[in-house]
Amino acid sequence: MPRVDTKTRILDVAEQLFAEHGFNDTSLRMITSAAEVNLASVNYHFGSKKSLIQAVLARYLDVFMPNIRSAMEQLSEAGQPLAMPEVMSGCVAPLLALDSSFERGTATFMQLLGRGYTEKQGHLRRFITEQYGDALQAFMATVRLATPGVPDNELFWRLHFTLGTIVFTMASSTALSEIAESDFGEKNSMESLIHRLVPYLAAAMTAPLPTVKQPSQSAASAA
Amino acid sequence: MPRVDTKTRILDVAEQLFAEHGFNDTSLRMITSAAEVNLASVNYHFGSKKSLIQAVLARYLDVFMPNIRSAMEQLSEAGQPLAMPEVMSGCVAPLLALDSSFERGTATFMQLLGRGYTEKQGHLRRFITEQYGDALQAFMATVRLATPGVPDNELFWRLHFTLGTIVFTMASSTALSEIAESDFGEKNSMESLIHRLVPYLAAAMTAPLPTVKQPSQSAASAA
DNA sequence: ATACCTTTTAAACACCTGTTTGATACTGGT
DNA sequence: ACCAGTATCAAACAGGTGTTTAAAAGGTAT
Repeated sequence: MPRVDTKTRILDVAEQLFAEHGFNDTSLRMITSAAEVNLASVNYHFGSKKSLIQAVLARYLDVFMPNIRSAMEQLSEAGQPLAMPEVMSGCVAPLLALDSSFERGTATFMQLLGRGYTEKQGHLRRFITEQYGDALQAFMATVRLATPGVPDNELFWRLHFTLGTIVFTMASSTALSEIAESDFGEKNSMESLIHRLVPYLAAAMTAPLPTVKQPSQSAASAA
Repeated sequence: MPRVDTKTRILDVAEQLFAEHGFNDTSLRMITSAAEVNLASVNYHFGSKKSLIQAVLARYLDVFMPNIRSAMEQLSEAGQPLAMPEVMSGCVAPLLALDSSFERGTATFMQLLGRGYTEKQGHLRRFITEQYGDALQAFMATVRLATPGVPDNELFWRLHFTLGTIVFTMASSTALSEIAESDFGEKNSMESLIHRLVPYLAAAMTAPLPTVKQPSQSAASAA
């Protein structure tokens, strides 16, 4: 008789393996054998592997998304001129708060997010935007306030650049931390990594606009 | 009778499919059927799928790496104070030069690099560092010159942040370009994307240092 | 034409994947 | 004690993977 629910047993093991190896490279047999449950129990309790992936992320998103939404709305409603570092700090707090709800919560969640973004998981993006769209919009609106003078299309790209940085860093954070530890003898927590990321990204988001290489001027003059 | 070598036929089709779907999600059967060659010919000509992946990248790296090496060494030997945007421009030129050697060369190469980095392909990283280590070191040395005041460990992380941004952006560039086109009506070439990236990353690399949140145990020497 | 080496081919190999089946055990309510 | 309803289990399923085999074909120089 297992000490806890088979269902949460599967979730606990799955989230750990997903974070470490990615979704595609974690087979159901890896999960069930590590969790010491029957292979069929995954399909019984969750229906499919896709649904299991969503369930693993939902445990975190249900905590994280409402938090970040209220944080963003609070920043927006303050009305005063908003700086990018403030917005990022507003994101960091809900992120680190996950550690009080889950063991190794922040690290695991960020790695899972990274996996979801780098691996082609169309259903995941749909699931997140449908389920937590309001929080995402609140975030985007706040960023918009903190980046005046940056055109919408430029902001679009910078947001994705930023997302790429975060997600990629988190997905490979364990490997990079090991290298950093052996090269510089520094032990990197997820928290210290985040604090390293904030000024880097804040500077990037508010960087001077690129010298316009748009086809508008060159195309007209040539012909 | 095929118009060209079966070997280069496989390479041409493989690089296209690898760039689009990633290495793991492109099966040998997808490649051979698209190239209209026999399944076994991949293993006959390349030995294994791993070697095929390496061969696909080697075609580009053999052109790109010497170029970027000489560009970096030229920048370093100039001796004068070096700014980060100059270094990045020095990288952009060899990148865009690929379009004269290959059809859609820049885009394909960057996407392949992205795939290699996001997907867990240990053999690829080994292959690149072993085969083109000299060019990589030249690059790192030049970056080091352009970022005075940034400690080694901080620079390590910023380089990986930057690499993550590039690689992630390129890997998902087609999808993002489509969104940008439908949302803003702008057509994005790989070149315009690169020029958008340069000021963003240059600002990030030279951002003010984070307020030290280092753990207490970090009594290591400030080299 | 013979011999020899290279290339192509269809088929099978062994293994892994997510999912389904049907039988068995357990559980709580009447 | 009986009988749902729930949960677990071993086994098989259908399909996909990279790789290997052994035979056939092609090309070339003697």
